[in-house]
Amino acid sequence: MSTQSCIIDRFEELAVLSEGDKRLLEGLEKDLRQYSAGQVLRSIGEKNPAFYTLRSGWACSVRLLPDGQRQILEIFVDGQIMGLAEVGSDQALTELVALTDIEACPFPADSLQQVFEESSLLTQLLFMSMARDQALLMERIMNIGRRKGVERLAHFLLELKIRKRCQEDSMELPLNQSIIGDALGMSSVHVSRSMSSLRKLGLLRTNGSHFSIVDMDETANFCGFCPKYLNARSTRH
Amino acid sequence: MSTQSCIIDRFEELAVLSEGDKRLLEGLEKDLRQYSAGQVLRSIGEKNPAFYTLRSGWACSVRLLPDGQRQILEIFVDGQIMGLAEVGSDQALTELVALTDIEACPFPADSLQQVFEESSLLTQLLFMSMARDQALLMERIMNIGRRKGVERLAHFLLELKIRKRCQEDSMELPLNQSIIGDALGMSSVHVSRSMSSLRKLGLLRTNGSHFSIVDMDETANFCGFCPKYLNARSTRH
DNA sequence: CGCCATCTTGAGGTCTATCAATTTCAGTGG
DNA sequence: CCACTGAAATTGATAGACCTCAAGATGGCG
Repeated sequence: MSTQSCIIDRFEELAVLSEGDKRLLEGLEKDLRQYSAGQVLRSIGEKNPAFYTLRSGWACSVRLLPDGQRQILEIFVDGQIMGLAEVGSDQALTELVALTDIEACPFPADSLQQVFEESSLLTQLLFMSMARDQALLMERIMNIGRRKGVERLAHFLLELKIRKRCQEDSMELPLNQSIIGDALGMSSVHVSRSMSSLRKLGLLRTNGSHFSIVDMDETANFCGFCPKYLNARSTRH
Repeated sequence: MSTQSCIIDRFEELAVLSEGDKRLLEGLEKDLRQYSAGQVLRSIGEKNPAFYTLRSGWACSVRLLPDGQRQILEIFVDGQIMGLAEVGSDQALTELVALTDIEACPFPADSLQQVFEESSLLTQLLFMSMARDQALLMERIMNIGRRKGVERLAHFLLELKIRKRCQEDSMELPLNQSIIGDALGMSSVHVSRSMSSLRKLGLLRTNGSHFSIVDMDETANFCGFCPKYLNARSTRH
């Protein structure tokens, strides 16, 4: 059975928490809130930005360009910490948006300071969380900078499947092609075409908002996917 | 006058360090080493990776694709901490390479643990350093994902000029066009063409390995550059 | 049934990669 | 002083990847 707190669950996979550590985390993470799809949790420029844990649903961090284009920087799934990197800065650089209805829990910015002072173990775990976020960003740079559309998309889907720890064949993807395009630096039209390419190649099957990857190894090979950067505890739970 | 330690210099711009903090840092950062251009400081897969401070010269973190293409993930200039995010993980995900002759100082991985335990101020500063790295990565994703070659290049040059705190008109750029291409996700040929486009537009002047941006504001406007993410202490020292 | 968002498909154009040839330029040695 | 060398930069031509616009198809939902 899981606790009330998704961050404790997540951290307990990585280390043994003392009762004091758990109390500290629980004290911080008690303000659970509901946000509906499309809602903005935190705007660009917000002063003294908080960070959030995401207990259920999907969210993302976004930036807008002057000409109206969007770039999605991170996709968040349940169990992740959102906006941790921006806590230290005086204002938020990205917008946090709910992509589905979500449950999330805001942490006031200065609670981080408290953790630093009271628990070096939790500090280390937060560091690791941030390091993983950074590894995801780097992998995305690889993806956008050096792979073509079809490969990019395949890589994206594989990453999400592993990050969601999805064991079943079929997985729900509650993101429309326009959002996928904004995440991968391509147009929604090209996402559509890349989808059908993958289908024609026999690597992908789709059904409404569900997809399944026919052969994980073959697809990983096709797009150069290597899960090491995800630091996954293992694919088979 | 500056101290022996570039990391102390850097941190002292952000906060007032106690004598204990300084001693702690000095104790860690005493193993200054020389590396020559092209040398690999740390390879992919290296176990229990260290991190480094860069006192002089240019370096980068790189990844190679199976087909031989390269993607440069980060460009480092003097004063930066390199590889901080990978300290927690069991193996290094990127290669650290000297782009010029450099002076750098390796920190053993477990020294981080010591900092966490002994100084919450230093912990916070390390967090901020990592957060800034992350902001750079996000801006690069914007750049690669949503801007075209000419704009990407202009943005890249502006960023470097500010990160180097260059006050003069002309700045040295010890990176060839092939490396710039690997950083921006484009071919070296296209870098060359983008360079001449910028020259023809009257935004850029080049002279050997030196460049100068004719009108910073106009160029910033041209490529959508906004220095906020650099968290610069100010452009005019 | 109609409405709306999303997805698909086609056509034409722009951006960028690749290949190859040429030029530039800083060394280097005669 | 000049020729030679090799790395880097430039330039042209061609092909491929991707975008944009626009029209149609699909599918959930009141």
